[in-house]
Amino acid sequence: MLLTEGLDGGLRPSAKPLYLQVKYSLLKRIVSGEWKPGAMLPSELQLAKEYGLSQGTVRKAVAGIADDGVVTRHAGKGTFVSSYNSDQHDPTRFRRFFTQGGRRLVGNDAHYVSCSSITAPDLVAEGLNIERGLKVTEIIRTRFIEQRPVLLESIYLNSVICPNAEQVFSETKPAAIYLALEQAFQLLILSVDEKLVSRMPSHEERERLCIDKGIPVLEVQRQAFSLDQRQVEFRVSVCPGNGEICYWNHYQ
Amino acid sequence: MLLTEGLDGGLRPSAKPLYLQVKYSLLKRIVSGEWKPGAMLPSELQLAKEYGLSQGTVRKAVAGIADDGVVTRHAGKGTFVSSYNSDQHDPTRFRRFFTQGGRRLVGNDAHYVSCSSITAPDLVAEGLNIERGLKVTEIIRTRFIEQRPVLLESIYLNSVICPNAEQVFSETKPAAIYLALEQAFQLLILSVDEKLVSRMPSHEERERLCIDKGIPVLEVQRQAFSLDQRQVEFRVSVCPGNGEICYWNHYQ
DNA sequence: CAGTGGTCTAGACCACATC
DNA sequence: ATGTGGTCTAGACCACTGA
Repeated sequence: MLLTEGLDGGLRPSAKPLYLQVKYSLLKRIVSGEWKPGAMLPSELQLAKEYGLSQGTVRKAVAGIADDGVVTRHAGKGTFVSSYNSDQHDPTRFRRFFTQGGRRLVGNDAHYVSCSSITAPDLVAEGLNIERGLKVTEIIRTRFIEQRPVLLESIYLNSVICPNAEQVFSETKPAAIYLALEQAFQLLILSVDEKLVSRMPSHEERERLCIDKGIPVLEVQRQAFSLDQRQVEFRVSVCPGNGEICYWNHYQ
Repeated sequence: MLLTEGLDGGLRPSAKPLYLQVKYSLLKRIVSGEWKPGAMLPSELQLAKEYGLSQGTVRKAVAGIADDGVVTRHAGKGTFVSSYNSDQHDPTRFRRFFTQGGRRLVGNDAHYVSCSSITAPDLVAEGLNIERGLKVTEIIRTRFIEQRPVLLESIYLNSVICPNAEQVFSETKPAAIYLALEQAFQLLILSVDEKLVSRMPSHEERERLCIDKGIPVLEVQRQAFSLDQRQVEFRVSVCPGNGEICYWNHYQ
């Protein structure tokens, strides 16, 4: 099947570059579920034949979605849709909390405090970019370092995108939320937006995190975006400001 | 002048790819000062001739340093070494503090509190990765939003890399530190490493930032790296945790 | 106008993974 | 042995820039 006709190519002088059109075409096909997370894409030669283009042009398109983290490539093996359930997935990709000194990651195990369907409070509705008063799934968890609670997570999921998520999560209580979202709802989280503030903890937060009065907390508000750019998750993470844990960031 | 002989190419079977060798060769030449910030590199064809390679291979090398932010390219014009003093430089590149609501950037103007040469405290020596007891330049500044102080910056510069920086900065009191580092010391800052914690402010910080007792602060410790990966700057930024200002982060 | 980077092709060869 | 992605070449054409 030649797909070149669907592309905006050739005749018109200043159309978008072919490799970009192919890139977005491939993205669409992945979003549509044609290739699910973990599945192998056709080879460059096959895709080139399919689109009626040269291998080099298709290569540039695939390299683009690889840069975006949508697929990963392996010489000799092939090109695969990214998955949280694969060998080369980096579990620290969206985890920025480390110990101050040795930079040890906050433990992977999580204790589920609660898991229910609630009416979105204003902050959550804003964070998920939905109407006020809509239902959302709320998951509250704590995470530990050597049995000490160091992180309190409040996770909110858009119930339109993740129907009955409270059931899924309360039954399986998965440690990795994004892997669960991928497996239960075919949602691939690819980017996040975070906002950090310092504030005093509430009484409940002090209790859950076992922190003394007068100690502040670091709050991280995260919006997580899926492959198709939908706002799937809003998460508030709170960690004690006693110097044990901190948030690391590197960028250019 | 053919530079191919200097490359690890051709005969040995599993040498590094040529385009990577060219990339690092170009990086070296930029670090050495052969092309200063703002200067134009030779065209692809010239470089290809110089290295005795095809245009495509050199293109890939230049694209690599462009991805790293070392150079910027413009069709029809040429390839230029990145500079904080250029049209297309994004002044928000290393500035993550914005207002909570409208996401307005913290003002560009800064009030210089002090500027002197001091013996590095332990935290600073660690942050600059130098021996304890060495001299460093300390710059203390405050930044404002509508005349209200919202950010207290303590900036430390490695005196070996930036000799007599305290003079340079106390005389010109530049708003943009990295532009000044580029112009005074030919240092191009390309990446930073940051560590964020929540804590209570000191008495002095409370005064400088006009914050009430009981309000915590967000502290950002930054290590800044130059083109040649040297640790040039260590910076501690402190902002009040009253919800006015927060730290934004986006990543994949 | 000439020179720049950006796109696209067609083909060769390589290293690696799998059977 | 076959198929995969990765490198490299040589050349064509394009759009944009600035003299």
